[in-house]
Amino acid sequence: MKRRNTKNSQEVLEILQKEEAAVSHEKIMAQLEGVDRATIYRILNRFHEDGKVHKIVGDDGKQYFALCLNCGESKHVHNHFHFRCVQCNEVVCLDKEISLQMPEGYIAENFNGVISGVCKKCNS
Amino acid sequence: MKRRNTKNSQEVLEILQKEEAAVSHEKIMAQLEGVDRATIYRILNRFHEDGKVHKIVGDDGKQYFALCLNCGESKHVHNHFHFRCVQCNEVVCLDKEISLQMPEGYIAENFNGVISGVCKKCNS
DNA sequence: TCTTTAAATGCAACTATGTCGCAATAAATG
DNA sequence: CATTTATTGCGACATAGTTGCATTTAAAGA
Ligand SMILES: [Mn+2]
Ligand SMILES: [Mn+2]
Ligand SMILES: [Zn+2]
Ligand SMILES: [Zn+2]
Repeated sequence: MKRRNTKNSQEVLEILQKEEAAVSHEKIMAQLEGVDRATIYRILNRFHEDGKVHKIVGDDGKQYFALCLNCGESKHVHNHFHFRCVQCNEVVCLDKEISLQMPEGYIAENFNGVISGVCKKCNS
Repeated sequence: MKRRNTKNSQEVLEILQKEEAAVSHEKIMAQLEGVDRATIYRILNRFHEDGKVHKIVGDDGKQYFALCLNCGESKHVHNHFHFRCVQCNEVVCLDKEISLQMPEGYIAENFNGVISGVCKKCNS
């Protein structure tokens, strides 16, 4: 299925590029008035299918999306934690890559590590 | 707020004790026909407030509850990953405790690490 | 044991997040 | 410009979880 370059998907991409944190659907909605809810979800899911973004599920149960920066086309890993601030709701990457030994017979497909708490800004 | 020892909360506790995996609301519902949805949620949340159980949020966005075993009353840590099988939906603890250095100024309050994939049973 | 108190429950309504079907719109290609 | 089909808007739907309120019931006391 060939992708088309639409105003909406461009704008969502720009938002993702501008933000260095991982972005929620809600936050994108707020910056794109007039664009339908479902459309934004579809754009984000398309990006994810295409390997353009990571999808993180927070410990609030919500989805957050972040541009893939260090991911090659073939190997696509983001074994790092994210920090979610319970006050300002920012979700940032914690750079350190985690290597985790799986028990015999278990096949890991997705890594989803989230630490929540209070971020530097909100703390000080 | 003093807790009361009711048939329902006893039964939920028994289910949590019997299962070694982390349990979803859905799974408890299935084993306790006749008990209201909301009641089960409330019991689980009470257990969590009281520090009896861990609450894990899966990368499916759902909540899973597991009895606290190695948690003291005061120090209450469960810095370990959970593995969620995308086929059988079991959520098990991966024993190894993770120690993670927080960046300067960040206060960690909750650890939520989930690896999803295919478990040993479903794999073989 | 009877009475009192408030925690726990059932039920319905509600919120929130995300998905889907379908007709209308609009990129891309020639 | 005409054709094709990916994308969109809209409404409906699904699922997970929460909340208000009247009723029930565990627990403490008389
Ligand atoms: Mn990636
Ligand atoms: Mn614990
Ligand atoms: Zn913050
Ligand atoms: Zn399995």
